[in-house]
Amino acid sequence: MAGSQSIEQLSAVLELFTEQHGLVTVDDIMAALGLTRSTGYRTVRALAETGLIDRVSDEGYVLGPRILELYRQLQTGNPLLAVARPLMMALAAESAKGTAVLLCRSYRDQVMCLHQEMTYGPQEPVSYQVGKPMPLYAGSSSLVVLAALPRPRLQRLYERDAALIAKAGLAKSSEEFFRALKEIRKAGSRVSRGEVDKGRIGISAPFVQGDLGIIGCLSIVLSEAHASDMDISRARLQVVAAADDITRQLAGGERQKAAGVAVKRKAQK
Amino acid sequence: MAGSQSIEQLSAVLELFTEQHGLVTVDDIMAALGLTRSTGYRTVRALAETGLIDRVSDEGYVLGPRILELYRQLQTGNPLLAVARPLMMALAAESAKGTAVLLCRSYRDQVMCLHQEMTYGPQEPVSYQVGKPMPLYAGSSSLVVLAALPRPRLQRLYERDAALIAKAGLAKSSEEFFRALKEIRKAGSRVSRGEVDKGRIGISAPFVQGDLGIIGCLSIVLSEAHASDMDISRARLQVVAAADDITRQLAGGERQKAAGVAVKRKAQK
DNA sequence: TGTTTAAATACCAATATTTGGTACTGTAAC
DNA sequence: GTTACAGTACCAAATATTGGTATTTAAACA
Repeated sequence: MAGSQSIEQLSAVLELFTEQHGLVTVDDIMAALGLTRSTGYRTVRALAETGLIDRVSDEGYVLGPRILELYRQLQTGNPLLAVARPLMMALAAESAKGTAVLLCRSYRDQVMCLHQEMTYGPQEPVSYQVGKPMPLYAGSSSLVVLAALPRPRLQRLYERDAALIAKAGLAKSSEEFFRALKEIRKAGSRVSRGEVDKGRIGISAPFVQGDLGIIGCLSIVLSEAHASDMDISRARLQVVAAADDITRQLAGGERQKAAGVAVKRKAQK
Repeated sequence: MAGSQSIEQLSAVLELFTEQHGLVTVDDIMAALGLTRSTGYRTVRALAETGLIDRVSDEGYVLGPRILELYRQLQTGNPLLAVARPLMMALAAESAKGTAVLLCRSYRDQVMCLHQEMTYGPQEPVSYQVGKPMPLYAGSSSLVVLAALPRPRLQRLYERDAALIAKAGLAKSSEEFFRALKEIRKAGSRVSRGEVDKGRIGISAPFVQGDLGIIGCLSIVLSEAHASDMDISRARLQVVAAADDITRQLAGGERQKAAGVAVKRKAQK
């Protein structure tokens, strides 16, 4: 049961809920998926019973409380977060006011922030918000993740996004692109100033999750106004150490696998 | 497409991910839903493609990044949150350090916190965490929500949960139960001390969402050590005013409905 | 390096679920 | 009271899902 087609359909319903358009009517759903009345209502009712969507008066449906419940289960049950959170809290505790610590990962040719730890006190905004997919080609977080992706995937990305990549000021040719990424890879970390948010400095280092192609990074985001060069290089050391720690712990957590061999399977396709 | 049965199945898969057991194997899923190998793998693959679940090395699957994306869309698109958040921020801004402001609602015979605003500074813990279903029979938030539920539903709840209700010290008989709730309803707010978290005082007031049976509440949670009686009565006034404001704004937001008639349809079933 | 074991996928006819037309109900507007 | 409309019930026809088995792939082993 629950064949792949119905799951796709369900996913299509959930996709109708966007940031701008949070309220979806049954008619919207029927129209978008090409369903008849009966089927439309039935689908919506079934979804509402699971709590994934939620009826709001006569106007339509919004995403439901079950989403929050799942969110919480992800927060508590996800091994990456379990490993990363204490490290992030430690980093935040050692950092100056107005600093943000971010955990991001690759997600569908984009980068998504999974978790943030903020130091006390007022914060300048950070565009990388939890759950918001961000472009791959700007910002220290995106770039270290990008640089860590396997070559064939980068190839495809460049072919598709050459224009975007040029526009982001990252590279004007395929050669330049690969060279730039190679340098980031070699450096093992990346600092960018005001690339995404004016007045912010991002400092990021990558990690790998398990034998699979899940690539992520840890970032420290400083306020440009208050950060000295020494602060930046200190943050860089910290973030690299913490990211390596994540890689190690995630690999170590995989049961018996005592040997440090790792990474055999091909990453993504 | 996406018939109700497949949606149930999908929901059943998501239910396997719990706080304690965040990592689920394909075998777990096949066993839990009684699927054969082929179907099990297919289902899992389809779900992974939507991003709802996410493969973590060889060990199995965890809830995936799509959950975070949906979480964010709920945060930005949900009209209740849109209305409540500014009010909550205002309340938090006016409150003493260590205060938490909570938005909760009824959810499947439980109460779930949808959002929190904390004042700056260290916080004693609050059990009502976002996305965590809480029992209906203790704590000011739960009780004001409970008291606002329609009578027939209360009847069924009492029949089912008489033992729980007695154990929570709420009522030893059906009469006492309804009388206690009636008083809460009449008071329009509720204060409870250390009922859920030691050292915390909860102050809650209910609101209704639209013509439907969605009942929620706004709560201010103070630290028992620092709150004077005056602080408490001030908070009570604030929380009642803000909750009423939510009710009003949610009703007003429903287009033309200029008349203040409202609430015709029966609440839940 | 070659062999064994296990995990995961491809395939396709049988099956069970989904589907959509119409008819029906209750509620709100007129 | 009547009309319009959102939402549901029903059931035979159509379709997607299912589950054996065979096959592929990759890791573990010797």
